[in-house]
Amino acid sequence: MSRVLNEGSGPVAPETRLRVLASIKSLHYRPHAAARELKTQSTSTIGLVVADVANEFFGQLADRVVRAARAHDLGVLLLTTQEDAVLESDSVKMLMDKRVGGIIAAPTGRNSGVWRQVTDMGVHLVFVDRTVTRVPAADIVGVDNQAAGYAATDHLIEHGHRRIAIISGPLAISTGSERVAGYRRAIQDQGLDDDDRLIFEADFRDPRGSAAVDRMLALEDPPTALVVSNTARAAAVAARLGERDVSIPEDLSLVVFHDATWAALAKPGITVIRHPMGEIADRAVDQLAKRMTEDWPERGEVIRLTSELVSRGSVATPKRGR
Amino acid sequence: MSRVLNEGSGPVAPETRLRVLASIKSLHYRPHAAARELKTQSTSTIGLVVADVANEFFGQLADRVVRAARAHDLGVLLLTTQEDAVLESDSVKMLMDKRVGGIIAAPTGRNSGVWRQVTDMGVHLVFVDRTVTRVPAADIVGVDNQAAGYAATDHLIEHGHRRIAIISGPLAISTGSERVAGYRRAIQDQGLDDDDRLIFEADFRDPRGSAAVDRMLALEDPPTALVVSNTARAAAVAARLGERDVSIPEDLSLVVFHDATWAALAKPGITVIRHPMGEIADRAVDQLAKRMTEDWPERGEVIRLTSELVSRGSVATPKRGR
DNA sequence: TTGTAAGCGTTATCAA
DNA sequence: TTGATAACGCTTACAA
Repeated sequence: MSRVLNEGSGPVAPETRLRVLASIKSLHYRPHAAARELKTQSTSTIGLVVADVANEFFGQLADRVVRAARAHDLGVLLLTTQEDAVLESDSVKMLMDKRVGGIIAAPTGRNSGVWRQVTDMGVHLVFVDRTVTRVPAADIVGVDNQAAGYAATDHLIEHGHRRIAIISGPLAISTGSERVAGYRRAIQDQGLDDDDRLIFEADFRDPRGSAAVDRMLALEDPPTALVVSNTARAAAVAARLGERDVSIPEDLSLVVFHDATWAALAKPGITVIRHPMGEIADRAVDQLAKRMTEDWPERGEVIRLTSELVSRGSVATPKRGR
Repeated sequence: MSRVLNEGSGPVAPETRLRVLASIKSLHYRPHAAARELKTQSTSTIGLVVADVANEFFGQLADRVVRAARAHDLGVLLLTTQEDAVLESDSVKMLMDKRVGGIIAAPTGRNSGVWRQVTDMGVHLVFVDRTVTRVPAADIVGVDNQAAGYAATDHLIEHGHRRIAIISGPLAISTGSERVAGYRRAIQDQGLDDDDRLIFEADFRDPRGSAAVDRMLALEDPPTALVVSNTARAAAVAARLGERDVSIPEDLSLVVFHDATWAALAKPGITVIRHPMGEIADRAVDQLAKRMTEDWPERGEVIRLTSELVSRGSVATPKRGR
C-alpha cells in the first residue's frame, strides 16, 4: 500500500503497516520508479554532462557528483560531449526525454540556445567549471578563473620571468578567455611586454595538442616560462616538452592548471593551480537539489570558489643570457 | 500519434504523417520516456557500476561505455561503489528500482548474492574487468589476467631478475588472485624461489597505499624488481618509491598494470601492461545490447581480450652484487 | 482507518 | 486508414 511507503501521506494503523511491510519483504516488492515518476511528475535522477570522463579532471568531478547525488537519493545519468556541439545537444535531448529533475553541465560553449531551452522548459541547470552566456536562469559553480590565471602568471613574474607564454583552451569557452584575461592583467600590471604571439589557443581535441609547443619553441625570442591553462592538453604539452628535450625548470618554468596525478609524480613536481573538485561537485549538487525542491528562481546564482597555487619544483629563476 | 513515432507499428497515411510531424515540431512535443517505459516494460537506460571514476582506469572505461551506449541509444546511469560493499548493494537497489535494461559492473567481490539476485530477477548483467563467482548468467568481458601477470613477471625474469615482488590488489577480487597466480606460475616455470614474503596485498582504499613499499624495502633480501598489479594504488606506490629515493630502474625495475597518463610521462617511462579499454567497453555494451533484444541466455559468455606489455624505460638488468 | 477509482503519457487492441 | 479505449504501476483524492 502506498501509504506505508510514503509515510505521512495518510493514516495507517500500526498493525496493518507491519502486515504490508511483511508482504513487501516476502514478495520482494520494489516500487517501479517510472510509474511513480509518471504519476508524481517528478524524478529522482539528474543529468551530468561533461566533456570526457577519461580526462582525470572531469573524472574526479563526476566521481564526486555521483557521491553527492547519492546523499540526496538522486541517480546520475552521465553523458559526454567529447567537446562536440552535436553530441552535446543530443545529450540534452536525451536528458529532456527522460525528464530529469535537473542537469549539471560543463558546456562546450557552442550551444547557448540549447541550454537556454533547458531552463525555458523548466529544467534546473547548474553549470560547473565553465559557463555560457545568455542562460540567466542557470546557476554557476566554479572557480575564479581570472584570478587563477593572474596567480599563475604572477607567480612566474615573481620568480623573475619576463617572457611568459600561455597555452590556453579555446577562447570561445569561458575558462579559456577568463584565464587568458587574468594572464594579461598580470602581465600588464607588471608592465611587461604584452605579446600576442605568446598566447596559444589549443583545441581540447587537438590530437597532438603539442603543436602549440612547437610553435612556441620556434619563436625567435622564446619564453622562459609557460602557463598551461588548457587542462585537457596539459599532459600532451608536457610530453612534447619532454620529446623536445626542454628541461624543466632549467629551460622553461611551468605552471599547469589542475592538479593531475602526473603533475605530482613528475620530476620535478609540476607547480599547479588546484581546483577544489570536491567542493565544486558538492555545491553543484546541493544547488540543484535545492532548486528541485524550491520554487523557480529569478536568476541563477553564481558560486565562486577559490583555487590554490600548489608550488612544486617546476618553477625557477630564469637562466641569465640566452 | 504513436504510429508515426514508432514507424511500422501500424498503417498511417503519408499525408496525416506529415500533419502529425508538423504538430510535433510546432508544439515542441517530446515523448515522455517514463510513460513509454511503463507501457512497454522496457528501458533505454543501463547501469554502470564501477569503483571510482576519479581513477583514470575506470574513467576511461566509463567514457567508452557512455560513448558506446549512445550508439545503441542507451542512457547510462553511473553509480560508484568506492570499493564498499554497502554502497555497491545500494547502487544495485537503485538500478533495479529504475528498472534498467541491464547492468555493466566491476564488482567489489563481496556481494555475490546481490549480483545473483540481479540476474535472477531477469536483469542482464555484464561484468567488466573483474568477476565474481556464482553468477552463472552474467557475461564477462575482460583481459586474461593470469596471462598478463605471467607476462609482466616473465618480462622481468628475462631481464635477469631473480627476486621479484608483486603488489597486488585484494586477493578476494578476481583480478588480484588471477594476476598473482600468473606471477606465481612464471616464477615457478623459471625455477625461481617462490617466496610468499614478496607478495603484497594492498587494499584499494589504503590511504597511503604505500605501506607495502615500506615493508618491501625493509626486507632483509629486498627484490630487484616489482610488479604493481594493483592499478588503483600504482601511483601511490610510485610516489612512495620516489620519496624513499629508490631510483628506477637502477635500484628497482618496475612493471605496472594499466597504461595511465603518469606512467607514460614519468622519467624513465614506466613499462606497463596495457588493457584494451575501448574494446572492453565496446564489447561489454554490445553484449548487453544483444542480451536486451535476444532471449535469456543459458549461461553467460566469457569474452577474454588480450592485454599488451608496453616496454619503456623502467625495466633494466639488475645491478650485480647486493 | 481503509478501500476504490481516476489519471499520469504512452502503446496496443479493436472497432469504425 | 483512423479514432477510441484499456492498461502499464504508481499516488492521491474521496468515499466507505
